[in-house]
Amino acid sequence: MKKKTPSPSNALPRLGELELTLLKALWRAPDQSALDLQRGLRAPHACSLSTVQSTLERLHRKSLVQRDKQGHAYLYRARLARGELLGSLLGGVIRQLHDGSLEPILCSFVDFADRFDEHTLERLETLVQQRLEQREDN
Amino acid sequence: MKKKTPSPSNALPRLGELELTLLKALWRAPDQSALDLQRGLRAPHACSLSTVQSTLERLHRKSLVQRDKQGHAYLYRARLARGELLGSLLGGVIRQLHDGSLEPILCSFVDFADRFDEHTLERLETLVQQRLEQREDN
DNA sequence: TTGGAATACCGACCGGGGGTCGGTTTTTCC
DNA sequence: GGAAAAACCGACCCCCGGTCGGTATTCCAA
Repeated sequence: MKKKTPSPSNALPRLGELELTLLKALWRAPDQSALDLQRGLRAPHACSLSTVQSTLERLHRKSLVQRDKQGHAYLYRARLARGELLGSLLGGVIRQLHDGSLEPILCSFVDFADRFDEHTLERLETLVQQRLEQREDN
Repeated sequence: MKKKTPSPSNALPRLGELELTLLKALWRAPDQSALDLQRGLRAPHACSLSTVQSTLERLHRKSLVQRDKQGHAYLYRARLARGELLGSLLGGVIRQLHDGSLEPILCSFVDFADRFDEHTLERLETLVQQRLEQREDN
């Protein structure tokens, strides 16, 4: 019963299953055409070429893939490395729940790392240290 | 032109803006009624009591809030602490893009912390260290 | 040069989810 | 018992991801 534009605002791009699947395929092997990708889809994700194409079109609109025409077909590749996308998604989630202080977020993550397995926390420690040193160099 | 159930499968609960706003309000002060919450909404999120109620209903269906009737009104509170929800959302994102190794995830997070502001990385360092020491004590 | 295959492009539809209410029923409590 | 407060019901909107079929375009090879 209402329109009152609800949400232009903040949007972390929501990714569907097929979108993710295609991105993963492009990380595995860049510069694939729509047809390549469609052929590569297995059992649970199989769908028509058109579907793959429009999904790629959506990804392109969201600037998640780049494409260049090669002959008569587009070749696609991901614009962000897997880790970059991950970082941006994590950032999105964090920003959503952000409360002014980052403290709880850092705690949550340390917690997560500690719980994950025996070595993850040490690994995190190392990475943080490296980054701190690297900072001093500049 | 197609129905072919696409697969509900993996679902990390998607949260809308109002849902988030209400959750945050409940973290700030638990055991509020729908009316309390509606009254607490400020400028950009103001809406009718009905809207608040149905949003709470949705959150309840998703098991994100608990409620008990107190007199004639439900009192709501979040089922998960902020940090827990955060952890679960992070886990969801990570699982989606997970590739076998946690390494890129840790890197992404360190990256995120480093970029966020001048002090966050140091803060993270401190927390990791504390956690490591705390571990030795046990 | 032209025709057929490979592709892109266009528009349609479905289902689900978040948001938004108004109106009606139920509950409470005086 | 009756008024006020709250819950409940159902309707609607819009956006998005997924899904295609049909048509236009492009390209190469005969």
